[in-house]
Amino acid sequence: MEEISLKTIANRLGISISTVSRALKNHPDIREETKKAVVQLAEELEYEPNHLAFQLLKRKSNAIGVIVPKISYPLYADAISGMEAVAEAEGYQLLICQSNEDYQKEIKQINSLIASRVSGIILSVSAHTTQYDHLLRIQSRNIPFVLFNRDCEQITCSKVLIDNHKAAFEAVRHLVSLGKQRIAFLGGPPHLQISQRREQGYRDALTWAGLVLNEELIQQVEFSKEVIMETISTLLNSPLPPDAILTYSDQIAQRALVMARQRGLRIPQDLALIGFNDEPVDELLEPSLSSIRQPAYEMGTEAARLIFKELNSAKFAYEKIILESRLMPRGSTMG
Amino acid sequence: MEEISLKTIANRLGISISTVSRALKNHPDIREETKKAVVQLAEELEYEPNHLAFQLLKRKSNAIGVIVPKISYPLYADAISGMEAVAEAEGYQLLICQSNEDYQKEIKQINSLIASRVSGIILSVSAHTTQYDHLLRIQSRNIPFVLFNRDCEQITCSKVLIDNHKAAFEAVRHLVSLGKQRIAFLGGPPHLQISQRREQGYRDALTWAGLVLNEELIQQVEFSKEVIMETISTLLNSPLPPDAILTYSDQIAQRALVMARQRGLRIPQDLALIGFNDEPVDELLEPSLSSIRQPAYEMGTEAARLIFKELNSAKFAYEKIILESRLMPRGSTMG
DNA sequence: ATGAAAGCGCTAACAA
DNA sequence: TTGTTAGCGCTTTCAT
Repeated sequence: MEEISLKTIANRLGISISTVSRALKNHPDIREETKKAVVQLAEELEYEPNHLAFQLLKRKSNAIGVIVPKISYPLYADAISGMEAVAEAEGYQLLICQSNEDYQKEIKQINSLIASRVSGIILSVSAHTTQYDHLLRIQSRNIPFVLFNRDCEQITCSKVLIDNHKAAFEAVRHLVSLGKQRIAFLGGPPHLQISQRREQGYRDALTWAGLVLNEELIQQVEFSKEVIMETISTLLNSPLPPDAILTYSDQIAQRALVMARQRGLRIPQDLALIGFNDEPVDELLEPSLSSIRQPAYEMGTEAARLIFKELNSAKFAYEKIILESRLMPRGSTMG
Repeated sequence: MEEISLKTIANRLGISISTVSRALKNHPDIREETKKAVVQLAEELEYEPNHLAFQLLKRKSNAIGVIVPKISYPLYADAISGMEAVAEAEGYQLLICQSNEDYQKEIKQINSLIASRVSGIILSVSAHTTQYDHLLRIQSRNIPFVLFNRDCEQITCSKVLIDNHKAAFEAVRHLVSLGKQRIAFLGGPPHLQISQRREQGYRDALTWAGLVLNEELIQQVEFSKEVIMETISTLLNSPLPPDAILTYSDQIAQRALVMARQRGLRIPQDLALIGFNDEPVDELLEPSLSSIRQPAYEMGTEAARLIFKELNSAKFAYEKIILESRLMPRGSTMG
């Protein structure tokens, strides 16, 4: 029950290992006859080339490391599918890791990926990442590195993002066009720059619309169901509650929708809602949830493409790709 | 900007590679003085042992291959988190693949995992897997192999499952206890044995309850939104529509709930609904969706545990672990 | 206490 | 057209 290697085939056929190697790669120098024999025996023995040996020889693994906060978020699941498509075409595998929004885990995973000699790393920072030494370490080792979705402005590298400021701005403009005056913003984890960008877009849009900025209507929440519900509760209970809410994520908006419904608020007349990410369930809710769609799959393909571009070119300039997002208006804004 | 290897350190210190290797592993034979010098230089140069070389030597990678239909299904995302926890504790990495319900892709991924010399493979078959040669190939190579969630009865190996027959049976019993008489079953892809088991549980429960089995009320659907909607439509349009539906998955039940609501049916009075998987969004729907909860995370930990058990014991007997599922009654059955 | 050498499976430059 | 050899980075006998 031993492993089948080139040696096995060579011995069985009474030829040299290199001839077998060449035959299997369809090298032009090899006689057709020999080729046939080798290929046939290889199939018979179910020979599978040993990637490990090849990788050792080439001093790199054929794997791209991917670190995302959670693979179950539809955005990341879709992005990973996109990366997979590109990686597969290049003969690469994905080493997928979840940081679970944990900074320490993110560091450990990066170290592990470096030790595994991955050919590149694609990352969305965790909600609790505020220091970036571990990211610099990737770069100091000359490992191609791409940030996507969640940016770190302090890090200079290739990036695949959407224009979060613009997306939030346009969401607010939509709410304003519906006559909303007291528009709240429920932001994500405060350290996340993506959340800050969205908040700034929201602020600038209010100013643009000539509405007052009310700091009580601006809140940040971590990814805990309890915190989210409590914050929404406070907001809806306030003496002058909002007539619309833009949220950092669908997760928050969905919960707000349910809580507003339970309080007997009419959506969107009493309270309009817009989320981020356009998750599939948005259209199943009652009413359906308006949301900002991001090209998640394409983010994945672009990120992977940048890795390979960096991998294959001697001198490489960082690229920043900004993809288009789009507001999907549904029942929660269009009565 | 070259890679630091044992050789680099050995040359710099004027000693042999094997001495460096031993010093770094704290071998008792090595003089303290030498050890100190080696360790210090290694740290200074940020030496990282090359896993690839080690793995080649040991003829196996420290990775467990995982193949699931889709990582975005909450069940699989949770299971993967469970596997990750166990793998990390053992110093292993997960190589996560999605078959996307594609039989050919499943085959390719298995071949690729074998070529990568993974230490074990954990798998849930795709919806279109009807032949199992590729699974047998894993076993013929003596690679520890665990099936989870979606079983293949033809394959003898370690398994982590729930009792799908029982789960469906109890769901129907719940519907019967509510006075439902025309209970439909919307099964998953027909080839999936997990779907067949659930259907059998449904059938047996009807018989047990003394209700007539109406074949028109039993349908199978693939994972396409269009097919699902069409099938539900046909069911609801029939002259004698069902007063309850048990579905293979939440995905189907969620859609049925929305469609029934749009037709003005009262849920659960006119139509009760129960899905499978207890996805987080179930409780956000209006009404909330009753569903069967499976211990997804635990499925993952158990599956990984079985891999390591098989990996670490010379002679190993297959284990079949049946975990408990639980019906979560919500608004779609408990008016 | 340390070194030399073999070998894991593979590729590629060089020989024949 | 095929074989020989060296080497990728590491561990591990076997010498010294």
